[in-house]
Amino acid sequence: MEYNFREIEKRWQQQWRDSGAYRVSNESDKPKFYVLDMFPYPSGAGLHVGHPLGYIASDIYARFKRLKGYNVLHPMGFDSFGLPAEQYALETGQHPAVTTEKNIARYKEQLDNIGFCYDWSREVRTSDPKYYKWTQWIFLQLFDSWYNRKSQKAERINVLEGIFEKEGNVTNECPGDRKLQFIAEEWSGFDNQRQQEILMDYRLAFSAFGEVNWCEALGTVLANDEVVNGVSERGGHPVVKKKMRQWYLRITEYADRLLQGLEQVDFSDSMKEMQRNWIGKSQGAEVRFKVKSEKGEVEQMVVYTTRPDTMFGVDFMVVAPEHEMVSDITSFQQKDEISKYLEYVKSRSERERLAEVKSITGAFTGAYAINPFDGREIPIWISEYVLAGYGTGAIMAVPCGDQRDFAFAKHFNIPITNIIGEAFNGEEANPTKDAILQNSDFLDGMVMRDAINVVIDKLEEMGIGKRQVNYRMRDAGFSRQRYWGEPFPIVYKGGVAFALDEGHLPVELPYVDTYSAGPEGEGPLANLADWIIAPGGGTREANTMPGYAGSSWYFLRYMDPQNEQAFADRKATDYWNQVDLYIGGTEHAVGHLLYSRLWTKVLFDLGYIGHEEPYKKLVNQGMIQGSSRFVYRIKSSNQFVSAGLIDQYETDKVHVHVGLVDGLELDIESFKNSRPEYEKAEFILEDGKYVCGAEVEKMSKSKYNVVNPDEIVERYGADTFRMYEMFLGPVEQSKPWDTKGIEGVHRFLRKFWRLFVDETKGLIVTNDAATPAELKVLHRTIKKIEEDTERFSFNTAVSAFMVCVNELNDLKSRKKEVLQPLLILLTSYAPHVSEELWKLLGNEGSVLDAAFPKFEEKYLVESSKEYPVSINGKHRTNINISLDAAQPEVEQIVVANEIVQKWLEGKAPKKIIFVKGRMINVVI
RNA sequence: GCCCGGGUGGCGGAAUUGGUAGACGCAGCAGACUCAAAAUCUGCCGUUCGCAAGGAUGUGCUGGUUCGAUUCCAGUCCCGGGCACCA
Repeated sequence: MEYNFREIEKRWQQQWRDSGAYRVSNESDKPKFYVLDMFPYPSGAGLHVGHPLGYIASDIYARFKRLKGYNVLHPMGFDSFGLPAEQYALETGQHPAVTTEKNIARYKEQLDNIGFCYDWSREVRTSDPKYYKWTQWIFLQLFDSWYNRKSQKAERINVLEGIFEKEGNVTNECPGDRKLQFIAEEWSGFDNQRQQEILMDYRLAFSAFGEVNWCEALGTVLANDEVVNGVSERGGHPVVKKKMRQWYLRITEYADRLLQGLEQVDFSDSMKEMQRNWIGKSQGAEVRFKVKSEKGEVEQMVVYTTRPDTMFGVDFMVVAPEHEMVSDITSFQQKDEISKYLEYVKSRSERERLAEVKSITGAFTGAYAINPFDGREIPIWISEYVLAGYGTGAIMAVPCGDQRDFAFAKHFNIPITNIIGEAFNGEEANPTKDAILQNSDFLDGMVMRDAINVVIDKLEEMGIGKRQVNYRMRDAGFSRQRYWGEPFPIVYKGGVAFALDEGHLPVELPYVDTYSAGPEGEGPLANLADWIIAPGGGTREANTMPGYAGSSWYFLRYMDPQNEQAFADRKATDYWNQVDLYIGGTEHAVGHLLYSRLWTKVLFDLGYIGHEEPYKKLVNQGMIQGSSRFVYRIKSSNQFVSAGLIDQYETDKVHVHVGLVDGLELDIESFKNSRPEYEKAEFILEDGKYVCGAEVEKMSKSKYNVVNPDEIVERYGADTFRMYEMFLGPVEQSKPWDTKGIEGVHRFLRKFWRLFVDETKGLIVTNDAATPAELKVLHRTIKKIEEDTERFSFNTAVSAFMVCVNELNDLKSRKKEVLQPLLILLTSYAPHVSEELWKLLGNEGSVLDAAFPKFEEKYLVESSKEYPVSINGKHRTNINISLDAAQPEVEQIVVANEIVQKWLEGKAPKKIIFVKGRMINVVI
């Protein structure tokens, strides 16, 4: 009986499906454990060998927890709305619903092939109306809420209306318009439209006319994180600013809580750091300066600074070119220069502005700000290095402390005031906070760090400034001018957006057969005349929600996926609670993770769920890179020369499909048949072989280095594939794929099989009692597998299995007492072969529900140790000494040792260092 | 430029608390079995000197701390990732 993995794996996969072995119940006496994978977007290309890395890791962990007695939720689903399907529809005319369905079927087939323990009865698809009904419903909760800064949480909008009726907005600053102020009487006096406009400026989901990243080529608006260096992340198309009516999520109100929440979760430091950077919290002050200008129309300007301690070092002001005060303060003399500069700024695309960060440009307005402390007149400039959207759009420039300000001052010959004495060398700015202030009036002699608060206190006392926290993060754009996404449950009447009644959900995505943009650049839905008019009157929102809408809450739906009364029953969300382990790639570091953390916090604030951080622990899997192969064609010929000989010729390096190469050796016949132009190719060989070049690159179709898991599973089996992916290295790390290396793991499984089964004799396991040596091997392995699995060190766990099997082979061990527990250990890594052998051993029930073996220290206790002995720190020999031996006894034994004697050359050792159970070092 | 990771054999990687560097596997070399091949098994396998015994050297580089450093500290170079006029 040989190890027929193909037959075994197919049979057990079928059996597990039929018996519902992976069904999970929401009712259980066992402790719960929730293991989640970032669900995939089902692309047309299917899975390559890099995709399942994280899925295998989470699957092993989920199975491990099940063996350890947990009720484990381990679901899978599909992020099935999104751009690529629509792009594909544009190109081929096939409806996204059709291609998506097809792709999902393919994905599921590929996933099942690898033997994952997903409870498919809980599958979710974001494009399913039964699912997106609740995406729309949550959107309505966001729409119906505002963030109460005093209670630090989301509250219903009608609470806010109540407050307005009593006291206006005097104690609740408007996040959408900071200048807006009204009292109760004024509120009652506003007409409904005005009231709705004001409420919109508070809502957590709100619409506004905003500058958005418009990508003409993709015909859509992109989120900030989808724009890289001024071009679209996908496709690299140019992106420009465009004013459009958009939906946004007021994530900025949650900036602080999103920041604080990071303290409670177990994410990698780099992941947390990325989120912190994205949020970009800074503390400082807003300072109002009096303005002296010809027209006298502007009395004050407001700047934001993190360094109020440098108030006496301010040599000029810079205002963003877009700032509204620019035209009001520009002097007659400077008018031409300013308008020339504004024209220049306008002519530059976002892309250029980002690309040329080094060049210094700007223009003087002719106006001055007055330093409130010493009355100095400070020239006001405009320059594109100050951004309209951050802080107040105006800065106070301190050239001795800020490098950009310094460069600007040098470039325009603005005199520089030094307030930090020797700390400033005149060559470059010094941003220190530790220097002693000079030339700073009442701050002289103070350390800058300490002066910050002194100045803010003074500003507040004088009534010309205040402490201010700023965030780099912007509110999240939530509209896409696209078809294949969730429709908004919103109807406009008289220009006012109204939420649809819950009873009207879901707003189903209507069928279309063309995908071109609407008349005003809105989504294709705008073209559906009979859909766009809502039944009760009014116009529907024609845009759709972005990709992250559905993925912001899917982990909750898995808990109760068929519920038609709620997104999930509170009992279910309370039972499953947080995701205990979330595995996925780093590419979602800021986008998805931040948005889903936001949604969770809002649902928590509104009382729908009992926890406010969705993911307790996050593990980021690394990428599996492709290992590309190259052939070398002699220039302008059809001759190919083996890699070792290319120095002798002028060659072009050409990618060759990895499937045509065994290790490095090219399969010449297959190569010739692969393409017509290679049919007549000639080869210059070395040692009778054609050796290819190799390089590690990203796995991609264009590089001909994509390896399909189906092929690997067909050749070696799912168990081998799973273990090999883990064996490659630490999950978090990126590493190249090497098909050749898989044979080692495959050999291991065959060896493992042969511990139990002989090809001719069949099962050869005995019921004899195990020897101490065998038990030692077993328990060392139990300990190692348990510890390594628990800390996600799957590669070393696979090694431990190999070591164990090698040792049992040496011991010729065939005993059930040893082999059966070992089988259970292997179950989470190689479930199929484990189940097969489990049954062969005559066990009832499935190995999936076996109990994880208990490690017992007593089998590992040793009485002596082969101590490594070093002379002056260099390892020279080993001496076997009893573990009971104490220092004096050990010293005696060591000094008497022949090899130690030789190194001592008759001298007495200066010192003998003895670490019990570890090592001995003789110092001469 | 700033912020995170990371540099260990031909390759993927191991060394969990400062204590035998290179576990495990791939590739390679030698051999056994076989008519042959596959499969399987055995041995060798960082570099270097040496017939060997045994030395020397070795975890990017330069120093430091220590009886002892891949591990800790300082500096430096390289690679990967993220952010980038954020006041």
